[in-house]
Amino acid sequence: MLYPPESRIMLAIDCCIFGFDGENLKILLIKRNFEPEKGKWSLMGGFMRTNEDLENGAKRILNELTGLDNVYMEQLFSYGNVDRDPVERTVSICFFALININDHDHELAKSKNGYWFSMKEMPELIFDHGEMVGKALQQIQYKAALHPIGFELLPEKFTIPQLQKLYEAIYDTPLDRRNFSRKILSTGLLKDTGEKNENSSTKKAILYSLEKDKYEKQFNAFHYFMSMK
Amino acid sequence: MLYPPESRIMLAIDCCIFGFDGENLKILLIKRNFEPEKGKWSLMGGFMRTNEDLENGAKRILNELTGLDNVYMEQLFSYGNVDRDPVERTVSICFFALININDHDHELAKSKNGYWFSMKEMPELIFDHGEMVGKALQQIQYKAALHPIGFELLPEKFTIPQLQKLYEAIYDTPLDRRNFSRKILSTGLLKDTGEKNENSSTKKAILYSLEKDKYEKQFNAFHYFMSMK
DNA sequence: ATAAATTTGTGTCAAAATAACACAATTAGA
DNA sequence: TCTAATTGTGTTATTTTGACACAAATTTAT
Repeated sequence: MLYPPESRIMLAIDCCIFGFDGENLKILLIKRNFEPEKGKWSLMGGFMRTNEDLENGAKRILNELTGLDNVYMEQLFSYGNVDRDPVERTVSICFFALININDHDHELAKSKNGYWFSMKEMPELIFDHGEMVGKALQQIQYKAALHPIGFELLPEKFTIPQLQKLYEAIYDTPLDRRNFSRKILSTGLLKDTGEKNENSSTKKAILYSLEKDKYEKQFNAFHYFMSMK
Repeated sequence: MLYPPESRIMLAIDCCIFGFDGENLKILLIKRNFEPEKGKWSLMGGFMRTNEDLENGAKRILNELTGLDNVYMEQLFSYGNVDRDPVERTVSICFFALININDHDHELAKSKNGYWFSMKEMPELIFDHGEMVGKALQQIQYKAALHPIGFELLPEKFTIPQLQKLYEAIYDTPLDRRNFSRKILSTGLLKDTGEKNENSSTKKAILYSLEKDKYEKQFNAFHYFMSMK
């Protein structure tokens, strides 16, 4: 038994891939060398296969561009306006991923025409991909205020000033060093590694790592990393 | 030009419809008199049509069961595990709706086998519909803590004690009357209508309505209706 | 008619969190 | 060794929260 055939349609997956270079929040876009909209900028995407779950499809597409596995990903929203794709009716399920920008396969990304853009220098994107990025950023702002997802964008070991710059980039707002430090440390999620940041030009900052146990246990607790005023 | 045909699949829309009866948060479910899973409980759903946007499909399906238009709806999440539907691979886009429980077409709902359940007495649901309801409730808890969506579940004019009972139902926790009142009034969203609640048994409570202007302007601001501890 | 019980509205106060701010320590380089 | 930049930590006033008490309104029981 099958359902009647009339409503079968194309299903795509698109992926907002975010990284952080120490100063700016960045997004990985591709310059399309294929139709439709060849030559324009878009998110990495692809069609969903009939034999894979949604998350697996998203992971596959992320891996095709970055070579990465085991990355923080979240399903964001589905886009299905009748005329969003000029070729034919296509519904796209959008995911976002947070990766350590130094950790992916640069050659692979380059071979697929992938380039990183600061959020503020993002070019115009095809279809409704611009809308997707906007919603993804909003979702990250929501989530990062309450849950420790920012760490996904940093190396294993990081300093508090690095973390602060990340939060300032996410919210596009300056934060008070002292209050930020107090707040982050009060979560109890950071472990002093005993090491210091060697490539700092002046005073070397303490390198912290995540307390994995607490991180996983407390992930769904609220943390108030930002005051959300 | 069309895309290659291999990945066209069935697209469904399912709808978590929430209401509030003054004491409990409730959900509208249907007892299926059609296959598959005839005789079991499920969310209201249907297949997406090729000529409608996702939101319109969701509105259509909500309207089929309740007769309502202009209702607060949000797209929640898409479900697409390969084997979630035993008939054939189907991806379902889940929406949730918040309605005034007294305001819908009871006859219509009854004719479709629709029944209201308290969240705590909810029967087992088909497929992954139970998961959908769980996620919808979580999303409402998140959103209602920061944005004024609770009002969507109440009549035009409502009292603060009514609103408090709603929040207590959403979070399944008792709240302090005095602190709740202070917090809600401090948002500036409530307008004293000058009327009082006639069907109260003892002291009559002030009936408030929403300040429409402020409501719309401030909707995307954070309000902290709950402290989220 | 009066008292008792229930519900509503508002006020107080101590504790906690936040925002604004200052100073000392470390390091590279002049 | 002096300067400039950056990091770590402490202080204080203000705001917000959480816990709690009392007075007013209204129905029901006596």
